[in-house]
Amino acid sequence: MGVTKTERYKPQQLELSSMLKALGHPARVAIVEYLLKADDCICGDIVNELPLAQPTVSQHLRELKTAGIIRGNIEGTAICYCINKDAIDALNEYFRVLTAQIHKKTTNCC
Amino acid sequence: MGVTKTERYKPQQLELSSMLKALGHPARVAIVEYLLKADDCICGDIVNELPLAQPTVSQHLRELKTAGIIRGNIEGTAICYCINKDAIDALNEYFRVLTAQIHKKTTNCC
DNA sequence: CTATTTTATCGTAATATTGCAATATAAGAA
DNA sequence: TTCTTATATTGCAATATTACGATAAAATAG
Repeated sequence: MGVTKTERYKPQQLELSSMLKALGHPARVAIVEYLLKADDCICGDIVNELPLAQPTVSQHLRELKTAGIIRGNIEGTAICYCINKDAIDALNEYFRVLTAQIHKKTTNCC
Repeated sequence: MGVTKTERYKPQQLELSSMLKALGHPARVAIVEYLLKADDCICGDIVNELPLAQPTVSQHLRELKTAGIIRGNIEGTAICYCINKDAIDALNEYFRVLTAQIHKKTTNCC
């Protein structure tokens, strides 16, 4: 069906998987990594950095934005995109706790 | 087209996005969280824990396994699934570094 | 051997994603 | 105003994902 029954899961799981899904494409990982490395965040040249056509990049940017991973500010003619610190912090915290809990476990058969 | 041109990205970005994509579905987040909380990892009852039919769960498990997020060991009639510590460690490390780098940045317009 | 149990695979329908050409929109420059 | 530049939206084709019923496969129990 291609349709996820969202009402079957915890809000926390839906929120998390939505952010991870947004990062689940190499182009979108590349966008985040480029935004990180760019000095200022006037980012009119994201398109030139990626091996994709402009509409495709625009679409990926929208997905990252919808998931809350990045933010966009209008700066005259261009648009300034940058990473949403809070979202990355939340992901970092999730994996930090997950890792800690895994390492606490004694029974691990695999 | 629905087809990602993988040769256009860095191996690191492909590897990472593949793992994140695997976790980009609430059912698969739920599976990982259940594996974490289960005492031993003889996990024949994952199906009962999820609001999905058995073939669907089996499919999700395979995707997690293919991405390296979980491992599966045959235990007689049942199969023992558990989290692949190394994969979660790698994700944790990625977000740890990403977070650190973001907080180091002074120029953040959004 | 024949159940039974557990998990995987097949087949299929519904929907989502990816990518791009064409076009639209928005804002400043001339 | 018209031109240019930057980004978004539309429309579409190719492919992928999600979900499940039916069935297969693999191991043990009787």
